[in-house]
Amino acid sequence: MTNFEGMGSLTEENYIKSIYSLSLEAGEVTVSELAKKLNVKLPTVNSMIKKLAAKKVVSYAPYQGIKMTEKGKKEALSIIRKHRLAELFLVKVMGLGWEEVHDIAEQLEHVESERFYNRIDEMLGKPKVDPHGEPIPDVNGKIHSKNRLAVSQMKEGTSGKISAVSNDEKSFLDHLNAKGIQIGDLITLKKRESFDGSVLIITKAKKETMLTHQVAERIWVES
Amino acid sequence: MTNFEGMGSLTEENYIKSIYSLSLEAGEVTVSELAKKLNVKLPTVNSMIKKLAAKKVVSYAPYQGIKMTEKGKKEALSIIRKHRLAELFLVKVMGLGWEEVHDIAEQLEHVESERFYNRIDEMLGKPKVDPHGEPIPDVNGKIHSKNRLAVSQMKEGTSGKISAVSNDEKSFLDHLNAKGIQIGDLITLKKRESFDGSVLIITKAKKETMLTHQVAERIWVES
DNA sequence: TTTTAAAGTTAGATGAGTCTAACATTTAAA
DNA sequence: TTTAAATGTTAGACTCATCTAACTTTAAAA
Repeated sequence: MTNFEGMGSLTEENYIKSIYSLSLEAGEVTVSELAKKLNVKLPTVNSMIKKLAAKKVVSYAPYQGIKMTEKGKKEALSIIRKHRLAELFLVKVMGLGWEEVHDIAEQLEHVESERFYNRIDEMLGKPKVDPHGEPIPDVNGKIHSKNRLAVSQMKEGTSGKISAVSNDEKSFLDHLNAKGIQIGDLITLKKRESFDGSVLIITKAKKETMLTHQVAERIWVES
Repeated sequence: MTNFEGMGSLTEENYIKSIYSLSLEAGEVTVSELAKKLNVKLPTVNSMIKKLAAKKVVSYAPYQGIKMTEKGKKEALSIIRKHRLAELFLVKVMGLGWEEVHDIAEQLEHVESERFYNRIDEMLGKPKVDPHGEPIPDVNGKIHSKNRLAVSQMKEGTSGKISAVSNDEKSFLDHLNAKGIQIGDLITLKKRESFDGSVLIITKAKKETMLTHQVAERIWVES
């Protein structure tokens, strides 16, 4: 089965998505970061990067980092749009839980059909955020993102409404479900432990819960 | 009926689906029929058949035809179930036309998620037929199919209610749409031309329309 | 029944995406 | 500032799904 013009293979799409998300953290992406994220070896990434560079999706020079081009960003945002629309659709229309939609969306994001995604977009009322509070790029790849602050960065004694979590894997969301944490909840930061960065928060249900740094930096409040 | 363990690649799934549908016509499938259907050359089919035979999905001996095993049939029915559920979902829930769902379903049928398909099945009320009137296999691969008669086989002067069309490609369905033919319509066969097998029918809208043999043998009435 | 056409098979090549082993460069430590 | 560790690259091999070219078997025609 052939792929459409312009768009790459499934594998290429996965590289593009990963490069994009890593580049949000650091700007430049290294070959080893990418290899780790995609669960392949360094030479595999190396050869694929050359191919993507030839296609002008990334810019790259040996031993220098990998940088996305505008073309690459557009493709990445198109895939992310599809992924997030799919997740919201699975939750809102199909009644699945926010913790179980990631793996399905990971497959649906590769479906090639304007019609399919436009209908989803319409049915959901051209939504701005996915079930995890992450912004959904519009058809032109534009993201309307709000200012936000990681729980790990909140000042002691302050409160905030949870607006997003930046990880949609089941294990992470099961963890949040177990602690009764959801998008929209008002939480208060009671204490931060300086030696390990863990935080003690007071949840909506007035319960105290400890979050490790890795968890707290992936939960965001409006700011 | 599992999707995960022994399930093959996307390519294998497409072979299995094609072998199954060809075998419904003839029982035994030839290498060249399959090559034509999948749009690949003979040696490509030859080598893939060996692989599928090794996996006990088909039985095969050189120069003899290809025959599906029970295991192969089960896999085929699982894929067909997903394809038809997807088509009905796209029409009923997402409001797409019956002529535009095939290509999307062709992609969705490869989604691996029991959860996804069970929800679709539930939302649709465990449906028995897809938008083209074709039966949807249940989770165990069982098909509840009604007796039916091809329009090409109807006796002159008899009437029947259209129960299915056995081709879901856009070009074919656009053709039927243009003639105003839909599932559930009552039609009457006025005349059959013996030299080319074409038929003249009277549609629901009381209009006379000519159908070629190729079209008439793909439209079915209840019997 | 012999010959020819059609269908099927084998052998070997290709491109995509992956790997391991060996080598090169950059960065961090001693 | 030299050396060791980490990171990146090249070369060559493997699997999957495909191809073309050449050969074999079966079926159809003369």
